[in-house]
Amino acid sequence: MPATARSKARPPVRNPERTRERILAAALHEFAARGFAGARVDVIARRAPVNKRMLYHYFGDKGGLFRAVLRHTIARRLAYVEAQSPGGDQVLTMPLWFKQNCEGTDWVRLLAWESLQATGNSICDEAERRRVTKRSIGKIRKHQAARLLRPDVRPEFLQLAKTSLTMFPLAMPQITRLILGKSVTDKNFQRDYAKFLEAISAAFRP
Amino acid sequence: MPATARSKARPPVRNPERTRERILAAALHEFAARGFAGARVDVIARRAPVNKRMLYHYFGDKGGLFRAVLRHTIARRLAYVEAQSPGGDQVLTMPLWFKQNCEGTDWVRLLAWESLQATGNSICDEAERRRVTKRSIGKIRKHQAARLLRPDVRPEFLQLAKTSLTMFPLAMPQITRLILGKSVTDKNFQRDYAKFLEAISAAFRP
DNA sequence: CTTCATGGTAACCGTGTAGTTACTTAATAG
DNA sequence: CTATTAAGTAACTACACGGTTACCATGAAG
Repeated sequence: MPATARSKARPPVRNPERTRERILAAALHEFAARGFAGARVDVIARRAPVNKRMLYHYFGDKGGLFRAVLRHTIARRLAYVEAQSPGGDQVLTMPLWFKQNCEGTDWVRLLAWESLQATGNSICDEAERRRVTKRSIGKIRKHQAARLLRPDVRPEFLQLAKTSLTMFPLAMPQITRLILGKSVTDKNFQRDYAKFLEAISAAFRP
Repeated sequence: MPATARSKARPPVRNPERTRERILAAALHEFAARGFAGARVDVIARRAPVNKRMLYHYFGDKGGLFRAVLRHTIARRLAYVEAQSPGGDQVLTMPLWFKQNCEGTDWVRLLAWESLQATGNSICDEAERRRVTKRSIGKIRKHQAARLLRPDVRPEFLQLAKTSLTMFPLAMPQITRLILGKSVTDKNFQRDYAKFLEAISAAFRP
């Protein structure tokens, strides 16, 4: 009966999928915390916990792992975004975006590291990301046509402003703390800032 | 007469001040481009150009150099900010702030790296920076009292929003490019975005 | 049972990089 | 002139860290 026990109750000793996931999760944590150059492969492996060799087995090298983490996280995020109520007003929901970013700080920080460290002009998964961005901007344009948003400014700038206001405080916690005296992890801050975003949304209405 | 020639026309062979400045300038460039972990001490030394040993002579170690660069740049920036017309309206001048940030991209990027990499809660030169921040917030409060700014939101949040909108696009050029399709160094973008900031300043008025 | 591809481990290695050593040369004071 | 201190150089080192070698284990296929 050991065979059945092994195959059913106890998860198999070999489990590639789980190992991959573990590595990705640990790597996301480390890269989000320290960036690519600051991250240590050994730390990721120890955190997984998984033998370092496996990391190279699955992802080639440190850069490959970083790209995989980026892709993985981006894919999850894009799916999440696309799943949102398609009719839901976009820019009017800055508080919502902000709250979502609060829950996925790793995502915000990873993006920030990527943007800062990016040399030249190559972005990971650029085509797909641009597609989703364009869709988002398209929605804004529709809202402008429907007079839900002020039509006298370019929708791209609205998108950029939305992104700035909902990401910056979380991406740069030290600067935020310097201004507010509070930590960005403080639930009071998160609630109050969301309310503030709600209040100044008026700027985007006609 | 060689003595007079040396002391007047030709700068002395030994020149500590110049060397220090050179190192700081080179280090600012490298740290702004690659962050602390990504920066290479040898690259800084070669760029100065100065013998690597001098770098340790003046600044102790890599961390000391980074802090010195930060302090130096912050000091210059704070002096610049304080020198600004004290009566000039603060928040209404988002376009101005943005343009100034456009000229000092290194400053913005350095700040971004610092904020991202900061572990825990220690900020370099925290006291002085907080002082200046408080002053800036105080100005906003005054403007609120004078009904130049809407008084129903906390001035700290206005400061944070101003900072987000004027720094984020420059600190994260890749994200900006993804949204706009243009490089942040594009003069057209800089002009148009400044106009946009002008337009949405209305959000902050009563 | 054997084979073979894949999942997994421990110990190791080469190199890039922060930091030093040992020394020379210039300025300055007594 | 001499002593002393600070500025400057080239060569070196220790070691952290990314990446590898050599090996074992598991399970599915024949």
